[in-house]
Amino acid sequence: MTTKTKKINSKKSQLQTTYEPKKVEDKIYKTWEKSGYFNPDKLPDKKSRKKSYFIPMPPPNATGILHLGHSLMLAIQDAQVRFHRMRGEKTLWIPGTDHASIATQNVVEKLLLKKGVTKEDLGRVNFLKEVDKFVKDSKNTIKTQIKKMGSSCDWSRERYTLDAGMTEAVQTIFVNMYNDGLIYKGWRMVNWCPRCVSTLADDEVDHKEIEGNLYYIKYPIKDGGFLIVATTRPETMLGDTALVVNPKDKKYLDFIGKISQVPLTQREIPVLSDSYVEMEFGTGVLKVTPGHDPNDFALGKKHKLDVIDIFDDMGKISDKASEYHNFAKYKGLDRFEARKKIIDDLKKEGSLVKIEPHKHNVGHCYRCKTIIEPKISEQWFVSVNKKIRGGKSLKQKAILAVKDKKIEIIPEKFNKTYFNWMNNLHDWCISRQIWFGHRLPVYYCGDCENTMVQIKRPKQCAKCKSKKIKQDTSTLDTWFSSGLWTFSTLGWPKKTKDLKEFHPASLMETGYDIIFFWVARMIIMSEYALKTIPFKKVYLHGLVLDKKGIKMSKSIGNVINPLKMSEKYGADATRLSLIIGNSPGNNLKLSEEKIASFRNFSNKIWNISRYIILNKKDKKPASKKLTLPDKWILKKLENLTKDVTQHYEKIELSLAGEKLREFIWGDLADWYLEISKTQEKDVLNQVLKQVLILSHPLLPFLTEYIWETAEFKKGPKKLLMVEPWPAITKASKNKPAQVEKEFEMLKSIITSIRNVRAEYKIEPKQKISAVIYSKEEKILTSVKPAIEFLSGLSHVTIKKTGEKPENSSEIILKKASIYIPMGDLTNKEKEVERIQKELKNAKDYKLVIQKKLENENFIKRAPENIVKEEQKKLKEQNMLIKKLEEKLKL
RNA sequence: GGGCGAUUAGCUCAGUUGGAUAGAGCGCUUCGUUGACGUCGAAGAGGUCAUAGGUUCGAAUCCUGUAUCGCCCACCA
Repeated sequence: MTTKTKKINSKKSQLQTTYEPKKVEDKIYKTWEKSGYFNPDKLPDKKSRKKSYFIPMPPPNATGILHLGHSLMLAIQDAQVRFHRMRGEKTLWIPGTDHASIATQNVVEKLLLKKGVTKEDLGRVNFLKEVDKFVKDSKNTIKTQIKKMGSSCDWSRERYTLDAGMTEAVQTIFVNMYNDGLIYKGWRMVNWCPRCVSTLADDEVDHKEIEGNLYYIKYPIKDGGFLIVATTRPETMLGDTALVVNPKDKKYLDFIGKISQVPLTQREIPVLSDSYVEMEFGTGVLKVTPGHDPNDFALGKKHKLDVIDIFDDMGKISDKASEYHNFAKYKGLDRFEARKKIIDDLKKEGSLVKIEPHKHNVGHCYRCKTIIEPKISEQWFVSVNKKIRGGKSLKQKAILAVKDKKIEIIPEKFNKTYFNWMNNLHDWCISRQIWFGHRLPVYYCGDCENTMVQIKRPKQCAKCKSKKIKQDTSTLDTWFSSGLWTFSTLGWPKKTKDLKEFHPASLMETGYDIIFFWVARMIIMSEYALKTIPFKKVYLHGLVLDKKGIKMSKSIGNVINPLKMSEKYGADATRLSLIIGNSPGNNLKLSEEKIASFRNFSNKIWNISRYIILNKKDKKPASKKLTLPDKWILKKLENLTKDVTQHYEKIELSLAGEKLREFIWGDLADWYLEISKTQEKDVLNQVLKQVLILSHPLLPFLTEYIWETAEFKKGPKKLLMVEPWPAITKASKNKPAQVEKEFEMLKSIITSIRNVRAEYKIEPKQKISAVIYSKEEKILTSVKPAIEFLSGLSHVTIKKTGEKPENSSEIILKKASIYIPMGDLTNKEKEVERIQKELKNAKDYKLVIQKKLENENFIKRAPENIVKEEQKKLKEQNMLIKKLEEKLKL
């Protein structure tokens, strides 16, 4: 063994043949963190970083474990952040968590219930302590998970929607909006969740079709006769305050103005007329329950009807109403128990005419799936229609931001969705009866009931000087605080340096499912607070589904855990599997096999690098001495750089990833690296270096690890994550195209020889020889060893022209004829069959071209260059056919 | 009820402003222990681009209708 091989072998023992992400990822992440480069203030070459780039990370809910949707978001954002950082921009990515009031409170409530404790047992203060404890834990879990994915976010700026700064921001904007008359308190019909015991915003209600019944109930009329009413919710009859018919409905003309009695309670209600009533639906008679239906509420208002609230906050028949309105026997019953009981009683009384099955849409709480109860309640609202600065409402400002293209939504199709929703936007109910969240900065005087809206708790009533001050018990909708995320994370309401430097954000990347909840709210809030857009671009990703396209859920058992996948296949492979084959706004079907296939890819990159590192011998050729393959791979690399850069710019990460894979696996590994084995010198090192840079945004761990192993750079700024992005060169177009053509010829020679080998089942071990006649003799001779090596030839003879060797298989290419002496293997029949197949192919293709050229209009109207190209193709095809036919004659 | 989108190989998807015989990955078939890699390599099979029309010299790509699927929004009791 020579000294040289010994040296290689010792190095080799350090370089495993398989890449083991588990062993390197945590270490690499720590190196990054230690460098401080996640923080834009600590980036190298600070002075030259003029442009700033900012992404506020959508804060995951503080409820715990991250899922693949989060991994997807992290992968996309990290790729963007790394790309912009390497491009020399002052790049900031702020991480954080959202307190997610209802969601988190529900989770903690459930946990406590397992121990048999209710939140009421604990009381508000102690319950909140429990929540805080829970949140602290899950925040840490989240942080660890974000790091595991390789996210290069600035932890020194980490935020939480309930931290002191955020709270200040929330209170400030609340007070300002109140003073501007944009926030008001009022009695409205709201969506009430009896399980959460709280209001919900309109968009927090999921409408689902359920199989219900239509109950036909007889309402007696005082002067005799009766009306039959159809309803899906018989229990609400306890709160009926009128019957209404359509004035055009001849059947009921005589009843208008009469008095009816509500069955079971005998309460008297009028029979009115209103064109709102559909004559075709049910019996054409509508019972009006203004307390428990938004339409009935509107109708009730119009006809000045009483409102009877029959339920308490938990959705049970209320004590007060039941006694006052004569239905005490239902007191305390739950909504659905009451329904059963009432149906029974109606049957007994003979008032129930019939029951028909009926499908209808019912609102459900988006958090706990409980059926929503419309309810009249005094709540706080943000007015979206009140005109403010510039005579425009918040709604109008938010619409204009997108209409005027100040904000670009990717993919574009969501523009329509956005406008559609915005145009139909009603005032936003922002108060919740949840304990966990931002308390409203609203105080009441215990004596004179004066309302004071201010950040600090008043010491005494501003009016009557009373010291009995109570704070409003409601908390704010979670989205109210997350709506401020783009600027509250930067220190607003303080006029910070960060705010000046980074707002509006460069990109908001989030799921399309929260475009209304969040994206729209951020636009509204930023337009109000900062008079500007919150971000320049919105990129909306889709949902991550299982292999079959079904949503992942614990109950189905089809959940893929991103951490387990990263553990098993590497964070880089997991990231790639989420990015490649995915496009904005579309859902992604993911399987473990897909992740595994990208593990294979990272291993391939590792082994390519391993080979290059172990064979690194300072053997870069002088630029004048570049071989055809050298020039070709460099040209390919140049194209790749241009394409990939553009794809990153346009956030077309899937395309960037595919281009990289194509180059690395196809061009580099399968062709150039193999050919380099036949060359004294090569450009492998230089190509690898640039490939690592280009791939870093997508595969940060692996590329950084190889960068370090290959010792591409030494010194303090040696990390790949801050390596400058390569410039896109403007090379002349003609010459490189020539290089590509020549290399394509080389490839087709090699491929066709391999082809013949496969057809004749020539063992790879068995070396054969070949003769090539080509006008390109010179260039082919220059790559002779490559041809021999890659097609398994013992020897190849290359000449301009010559005799056809005896007993040989013949391959006719456009620019070369190849003869492989077959000796014993000669098989005339097979040879004829093969050539005939080729001939048929060639003729079919010729026909296609001919058809085009025979079309007069094509010649007349198609652009000249296209016509010329077709003519050239026809010529080539004719020659090929001629050669093949000649061969058949022999 | 209104709106949006999809339909390309067995599966998952690419396919820029219309321009070669429509591509990739996975899967499948055959072959292979070449000193980077079997988490690999070579060769191959596989598609009337949902459907019917239209525009065009030329359509997977643009327009219209139809079918199927999906999503979002919506106050018919």
